[in-house]
Parts: sequence; structure tokens; C-alpha cells
Amino acid sequence: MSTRKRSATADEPNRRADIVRAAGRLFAEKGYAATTIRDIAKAVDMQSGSPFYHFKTKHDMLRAVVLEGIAAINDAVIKAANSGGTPRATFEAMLRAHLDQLLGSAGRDFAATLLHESRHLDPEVLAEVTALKDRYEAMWQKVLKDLKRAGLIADDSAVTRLFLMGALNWTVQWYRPEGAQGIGQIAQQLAAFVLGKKRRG
Amino acid sequence: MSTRKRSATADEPNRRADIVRAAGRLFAEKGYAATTIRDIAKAVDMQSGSPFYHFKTKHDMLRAVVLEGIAAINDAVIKAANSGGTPRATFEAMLRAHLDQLLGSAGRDFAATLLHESRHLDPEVLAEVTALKDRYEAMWQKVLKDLKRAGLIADDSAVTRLFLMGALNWTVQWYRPEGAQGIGQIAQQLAAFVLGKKRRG
DNA sequence: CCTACCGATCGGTAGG
DNA sequence: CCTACCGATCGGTAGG
Repeated sequence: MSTRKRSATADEPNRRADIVRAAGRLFAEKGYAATTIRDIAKAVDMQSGSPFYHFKTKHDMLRAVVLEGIAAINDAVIKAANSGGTPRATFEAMLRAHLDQLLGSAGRDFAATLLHESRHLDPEVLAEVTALKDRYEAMWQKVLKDLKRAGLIADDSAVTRLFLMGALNWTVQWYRPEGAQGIGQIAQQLAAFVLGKKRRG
Repeated sequence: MSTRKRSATADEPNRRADIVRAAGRLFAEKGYAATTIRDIAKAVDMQSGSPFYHFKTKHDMLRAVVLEGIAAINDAVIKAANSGGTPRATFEAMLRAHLDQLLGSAGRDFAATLLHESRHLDPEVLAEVTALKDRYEAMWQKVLKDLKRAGLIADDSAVTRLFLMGALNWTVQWYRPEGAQGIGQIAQQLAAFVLGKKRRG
């Protein structure tokens, strides 16, 4: 909104951001290795050599996409974690925030690239991403601890957290925006699944 | 064991099977698109053109790997599903069988390729795989129904099945053979997670 | 950001 | 199953 750094106006579109968005969509769709620089250039109406004016290598594009993905998820879930309700309400808000990023149109390509293409990152960048992911997952470990303390779950071990991450992240494989299930519904059903309460209807 | 078809003897090694195994390992490790025919040929000590004596295209190699993966998982879990104990015992046996295929040395490369590289299949083969997967998942839907009827879970909907598949299949992302958790332990913990019972220790 | 290009590598094949 | 090869395509760059 305000002008920090050098803000992009309507007449001065941010071509770098365009490239990151297009790369995210293509990486999510076809995979990093199967996506060519020419695919990305065409998607943003450039010639095949031009993306290299904005990024030094294809790996740097992957890095930008993956870091944007993890930052978006992290920010959204931090906000939910600090929303200050009961442990159960906090947990549900976190599930919703994570799923919004994974499945919503704003972030799903970044998230899918993060989940499926991270193995193509350079080792140093992978270490960077792993560190961010560890911090992120510690947030979930904490809410599990609170849920156990409140008597809502039986086990708050690391394995429980990993099962939960699996149920969450696997939604990318089956969720369809046009389907019967909304994102909020899925979050509620997952909360019920983990907390072992019956739902109505 | 017996000689159906034309069995491979020690003097007549099955080079086709060697290629499928090597391709599975490389596809699991680097991804389908990033694996070259030359990688596969080198892994089985052939020249770069020779794999095409056994397979018409690289896609056919992917097909062989993926179908071997799904067949192995399907066979193992069918056996567990028919082991004839209580619903809980059957469920635990199925979890164990699925995880053995995903994480054990015999099948993990095929399974990882199935889980992560299926998008590179030709449309017809993808449809074939999807049909097999639907049949496979129906088996899980059935045991969930039995568990609900026995009062062990609250919800046996399709979404519950998908959460369970997520927890199961995500183990590929974090399980390490040399780690503290054994496969059998993980199966037990997942059963406890889903059935909501406390474990000892 | 475009033009024009380069060296490397890729999947696949003919002929034996 | 090897030898020798082909056309296509790839990531990336020099120069403007």
C-alpha cells in the first residue's frame, strides 16, 4: 500500500513477480525439471533469453517460488496461532490457515512447488528451507502440546505431528476447488478427525 | 519358484527386471524428468541405446515401475485385509502392509515413483493407474466402515479415508530406515492416532 | 529486455 | 545388445 522500497505502479508492472508467479504455476503443473525457461518466458510474453535478466539461473527461480511458498504459509499460520482462543479454536484456525495457503488460488502453486519440487534445490537453499520448515513445524508441535494438556488428544509426540502434516499436505492430491468440500469444511473435518469428536450431519 | 513362463536362471539374468529396478531407484531419487536413459543404462552396465531393446520408450519404463508399485501394495494389503481377525486387527495389519511396501527396501522405490511421478504418465496409462488406485482405496473405505460399525471410529466418510491416506503416504517424506521408529511401530502409532486410544510407553 | 547464438545433452534409431 | 549417429531441445550468454 504505502511506498516502501520502490513500489510498482500500474505503468511499471513488476516483471520479476510475474516470472515467479508463472514459474510457480508451471513448476506445480509439470514439475521443475520438465518446465523449460522457454515455457516460463512464453507465459509472461518474453523472449526465451529474457528471464535471465531477472534471475541468474533456473534454480534461482525455483528458490524464489519455494521461499515465497513457505513464507506465505508461515505468516498465515503464525497469525492463526496467535489469535488467542482456546487450544481447540487455535488449532482449527491453524488448520484453516494452512489449508487456505495449500488449496486457495493465491498460494497453491507456490505451496505445491514447495511440497513436490524441493529436491531440486541447491543444497544450501535446501538447508535454508529445511530450517524454515523446522521452525514452522515447531509451531504445530506446540499446539499439540496445548491440546494434550487440555485433554483433547492422547498423544502429542513428533510422530503425531507428522501424521497430521501428512493428512494436511495430502489434501493437495485430492482437493478440487469445484468439488463439494469447501476449504473450511475440510479444516473442520480434520479437526474432528484428530480430536475424535463426532460432527453433525 | 516354479517355472511359469520362461523363468530366468542364474546364467540368464533378467535384464528387463534389472532395468525396471534401476529406473525405479533413479525415478524415486531424482524424478522422472531429471533421469536420463543414460543414467539408467549406466546403472545396469549397458550402452546408452540398449535399454530401448527392452522398452520402446522412457514412458514405458515409467509405466512398468508404477504398475509394479501399485501391484505390490495392492497384493500386500489384500492379504492383510483377508487375514480374518477383528476389525481393529485387520486395520492394523493393513496399515503395516501398506507401510512395508512404502518404506521397506523391496518396494519403496516403486512406491515413491507411484506417489510422485504419476503425473508424467501418458493419459491412457494414468487412467489405468487411477482405476487400480480406486479399487485399492475402496478396500480402505470398507475397513473404515467395519471400524465404525464396531464403534471404534466416529466417521467413516471418504474424507476420513483421504486423511488416513495422507498420514500413511506422507511417511515417505520423513521415515528413515536408520531412525528410532521401526515400520511396525509407526503402524501401531497410526492405528492409535486414528482409533484414539492411548498407547503405553 | 531482444537478437542471435553456443555447447551440451537428450530420447530415440538404423544397422549389425 | 553395441556402435554410431541424428534432429531436437535445453540452459545460458554476448552484445546491443
